[in-house]
Amino acid sequence: MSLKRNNETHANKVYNFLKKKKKPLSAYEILKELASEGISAPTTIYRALNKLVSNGLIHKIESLNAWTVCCGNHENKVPIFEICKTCGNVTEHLDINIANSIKSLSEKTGFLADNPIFEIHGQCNNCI
Amino acid sequence: MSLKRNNETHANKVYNFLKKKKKPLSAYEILKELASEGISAPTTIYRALNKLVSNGLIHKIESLNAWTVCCGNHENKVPIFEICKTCGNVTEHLDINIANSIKSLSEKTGFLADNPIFEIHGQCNNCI
DNA sequence: AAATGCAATGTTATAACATAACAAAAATCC
DNA sequence: GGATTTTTGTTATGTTATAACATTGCATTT
Repeated sequence: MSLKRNNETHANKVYNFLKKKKKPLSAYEILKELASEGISAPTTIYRALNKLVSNGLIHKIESLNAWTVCCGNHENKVPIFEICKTCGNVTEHLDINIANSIKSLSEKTGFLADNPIFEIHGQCNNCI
Repeated sequence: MSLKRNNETHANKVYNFLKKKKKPLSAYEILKELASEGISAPTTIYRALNKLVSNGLIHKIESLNAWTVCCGNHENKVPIFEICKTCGNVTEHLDINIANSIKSLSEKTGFLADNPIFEIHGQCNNCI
């Protein structure tokens, strides 16, 4: 009887869970739901989330204290999240204009950007 | 002997304190320093901060859990914060290009924006 | 095979951030 | 002055995140 660990890392479990849910979730929400998968401490969740963020697979939505799966390959674009105050829907957009605006601001100020956070709270067009 | 309360509201005290410090501070940092001014509970700090944010006098920097004084009149611009990972310096910029990019994204998606959060982590040109 | 190194994970505690709910005091309005 | 509104206080608790130490699992080296 093998005592070998199931091959799926906790980070993978978290990633697959977030992929299935399709919306941003807080660390504790994830923890609550993945307790049944052998993850019992917030530490483990945060480690997994930090790893997934470092690998570019998920984003943290700062103003929601939540994490969500990255929508795709950014290339030269910057992700920007629209967060509806009414229904809670969060949509990630990739916008080249904003990427260019950042670049020109960076050239003006000499700031070497590596981690942008763009979130807009408002109302989506279903709720207006 | 008047028992009348000092006329300065706690919100004003917090605002003047943040103005003097010229850098973002967390609620608890503010609390610690203004304890001597008769502010003894986090509740009071958060109320003051929320009021100052509502009045447009300060901004919350989401990724730092910190608040800082607004740099001026925005008019049609959007504030964007450059946050240096090395020295911790935080600079607010007002950028018309980004405001315009937001507006055109909004027109494309139908999203009614009312509260943008723009923060960029990186290195300032003194630390590169 | 045993030892080593590193990544992943566990455990426990605590730090840091924020809000809820009730009450009281102070200021303002009529 | 009384009513109303705003500000503040108190207490408790909820939410988010990290620190610090330890163990386990796996791959590589000896």
